[in-house]
Amino acid sequence: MVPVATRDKNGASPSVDAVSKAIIEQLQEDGRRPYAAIGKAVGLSEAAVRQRVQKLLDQGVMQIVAVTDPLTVGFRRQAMVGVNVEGDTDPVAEALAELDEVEYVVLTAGSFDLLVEIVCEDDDHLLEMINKRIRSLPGVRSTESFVYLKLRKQTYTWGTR
Amino acid sequence: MVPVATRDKNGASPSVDAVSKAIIEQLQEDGRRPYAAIGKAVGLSEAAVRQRVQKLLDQGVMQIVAVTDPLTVGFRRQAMVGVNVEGDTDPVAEALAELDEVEYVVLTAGSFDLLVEIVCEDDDHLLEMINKRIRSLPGVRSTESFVYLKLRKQTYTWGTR
DNA sequence: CTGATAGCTGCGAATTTCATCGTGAGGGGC
DNA sequence: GCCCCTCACGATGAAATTCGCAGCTATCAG
Repeated sequence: MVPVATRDKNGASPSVDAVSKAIIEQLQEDGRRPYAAIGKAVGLSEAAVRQRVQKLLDQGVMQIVAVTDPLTVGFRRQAMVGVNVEGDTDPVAEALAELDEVEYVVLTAGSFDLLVEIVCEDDDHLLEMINKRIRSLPGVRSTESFVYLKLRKQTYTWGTR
Repeated sequence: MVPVATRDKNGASPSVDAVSKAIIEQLQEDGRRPYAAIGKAVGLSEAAVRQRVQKLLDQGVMQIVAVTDPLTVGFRRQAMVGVNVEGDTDPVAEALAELDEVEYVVLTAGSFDLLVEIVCEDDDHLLEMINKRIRSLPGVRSTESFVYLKLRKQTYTWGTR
């Protein structure tokens, strides 16, 4: 579950120096690349790379995972839902984050308070999510749905530029 | 770059059977899990797992990558941009997908034609992207931005339920 | 029946990972 | 200056994993 890195108390991000960024870039290209190959690329020994990677994982700065196009694994309907909330947005975000079908929750500035991405098996499932799980949450004032028609790009390679 | 699985001509997804889904679930928990451990979990030999994983990667069904919270690696501004298009949406989506700062492009049904997620270093960078790179694209009729305030959930574990 | 194909297992060799130890560069404290 | 402590790194050998390949079986078409 997880996600989202832990911050230290000043609100500053954990220190990620240039070398660690270079390591992250390597792993953004291929999450299974051997430590020795990464070391050669960034100028560190295998052991040093391994220790840094472990620390980045422990700190929650980075995760190494498989990602798929949901459509290919049987989820035929995806949608982004814009949500407007009455009062504090945090508890609503919290409640939404607990739903399995919800993959992504972000608090935003703009004409929606929250953006929520949901992944469903079919139209019935999607409809149920929106009506029964989202719109009926206390504090939710209104929602607007954007059903995905086609995914055109999906990358995880920030920093590789 | 890449992304998004290839489909066969009937529009059907490449076959991903239950065993491959189980393999994907294992790798969604830990992208570096050894093949032997995955094999034990799904009931296959190490070599068979390895062959299947390679095929899933080759087919583009799955990628194994490092993902980070952009904030921890120096990108302080993220936003979702809803775009409305004049005429065909495909060429606009294509043009947007080519921008480095654009991480996510999806064609949607609803009051936006496209949703685009962008990752920027700071406010100036964000402003430049929206005005100079997105709104000035031929075919873009209007945009609406949702600047991210806080990321609450981000998972990659579809199928693990 | 024959040949072709796809997917699996088993196995030995090559490579990678891992735990551990020794070293050297800071950073106080006195 | 000097000592001590910490931290990150490199080195090394043992253990674990990955890799390539050969062989087996089931399925399908002719």
